[in-house]
Amino acid sequence: MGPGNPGKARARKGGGGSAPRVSRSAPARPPARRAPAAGQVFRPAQEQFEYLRKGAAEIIRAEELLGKLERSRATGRPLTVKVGYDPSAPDLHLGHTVVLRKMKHFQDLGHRVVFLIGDFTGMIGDPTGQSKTRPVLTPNEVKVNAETYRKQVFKILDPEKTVVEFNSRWLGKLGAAGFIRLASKYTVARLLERDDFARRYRAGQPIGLHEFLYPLAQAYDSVALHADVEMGGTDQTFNLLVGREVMREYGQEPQVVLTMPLLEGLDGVEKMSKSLGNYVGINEPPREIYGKIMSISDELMWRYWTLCTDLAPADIDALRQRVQSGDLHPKQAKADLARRIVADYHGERAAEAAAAEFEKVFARKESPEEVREVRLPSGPEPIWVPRLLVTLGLAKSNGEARRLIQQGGVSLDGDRLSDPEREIPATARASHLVKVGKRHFVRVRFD
RNA sequence: GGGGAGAUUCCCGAGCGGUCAAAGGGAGCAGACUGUAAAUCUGCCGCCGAUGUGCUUCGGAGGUUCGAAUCCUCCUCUCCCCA
Repeated sequence: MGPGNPGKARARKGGGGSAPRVSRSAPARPPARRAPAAGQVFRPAQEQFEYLRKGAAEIIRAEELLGKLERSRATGRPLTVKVGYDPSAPDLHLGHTVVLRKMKHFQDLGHRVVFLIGDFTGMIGDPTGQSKTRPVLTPNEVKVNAETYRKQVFKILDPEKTVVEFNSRWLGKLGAAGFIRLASKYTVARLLERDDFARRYRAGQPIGLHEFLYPLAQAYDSVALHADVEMGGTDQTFNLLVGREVMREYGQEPQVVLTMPLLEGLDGVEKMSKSLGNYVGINEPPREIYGKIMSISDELMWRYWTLCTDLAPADIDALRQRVQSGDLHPKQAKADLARRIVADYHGERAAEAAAAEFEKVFARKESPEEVREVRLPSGPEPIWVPRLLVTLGLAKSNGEARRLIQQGGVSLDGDRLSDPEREIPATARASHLVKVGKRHFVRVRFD
């Protein structure tokens, strides 16, 4: 009983397409109050609701969402769905796509998504406990980052139904007095309910006063946008809820909060993040994405099926049944997953190629089709292999390179090296294939 | 404003004058086993063409000492208690 598949639910494939509409020149009044698209027809509220509920961690409150959907259908006015993004990390990974995918679902149903870049709140930095003061970005940096976002985000979102906004537009105008007024709408005790704050407070770790402003500013974004729904990862629950309270304080109908589960990173334990290095970037080469997906544990694979593909829950269950019964090898199921994910961001053809490549390199232990090639000047002096590895970026220091060799992790033209003192001549036109570990290949060529 | 505690290598966390490049755990890397899975086992895990009376690290700057992560002074940052 998977939810329906209204509209064209497939993610839009990269590249071309019309330029995204950007609201930089939008009028000062809230975009939410814009005239509804003429002739907008919505599906029955209950049906929409089922579709939106898929994969969601929590909907607060479900009946309010249903009500909003009903009203939207009755009035022909799409809901405004807001999601905030940090201006300084425009390198999207699979973790981000979980929410993006859900945003796309809203778009599939005809609703309006606001991709909000928190260029103002970026000055604060969401208090995550390990937060360090972030450098304040220049307007130009923000612009560049926003552009990078667009390039990536529209691999999933429909540009026609996406409004890109910047919260400095209203937060910047608020001023000290406005902020004090905003701050008066909430209490310290309530802010300390936030898990992260509570924990740090208890553990005797510092909490910057400005960090308290973050949830408030984010809440004010919802006021400014008249948001009907705000989404985020489950780690955002608190902030999103503050939005509800503050909207109420400003005399608005509170937004519905819809949270999506946090995707675990490749290690299967920590949430996916760039700083932990356990991520799959959507802009990575197909081969990398494919390989990384193949390296996740069998258990974790089901999480990825659920959160990173559009496959209906029932179909995923069926797949799992087949694996459990021995009908389907888990590696095969994982390969399908990897191929699908690559296809989402790079197209079917790239996915095919990545799969073929993977089999070639890892199952048949051959060298890959395309290898990063580095050219080095030739010379009469031979080059010491550890130094070569460092030059090629395959080791951080000579010492590390030595160790790699001693541990049998390095091979040259297919032969495993064992002597860390090994040198190779740097004769002109000579070319060697260097392999470190299981997956790092570089071809050196001496000019 | 007063009193107390603390800052150690990517993270947590021992060390409290030499035997400390610094215990232990985690992460990471390599190897074995595999399905480049997980689990497990083994090794490595500051730098240096290097097994050495070598170099740089224990918040920062000075000082005491033959010798300091360890002692003293000042500074910076953090936390707690009192006001």
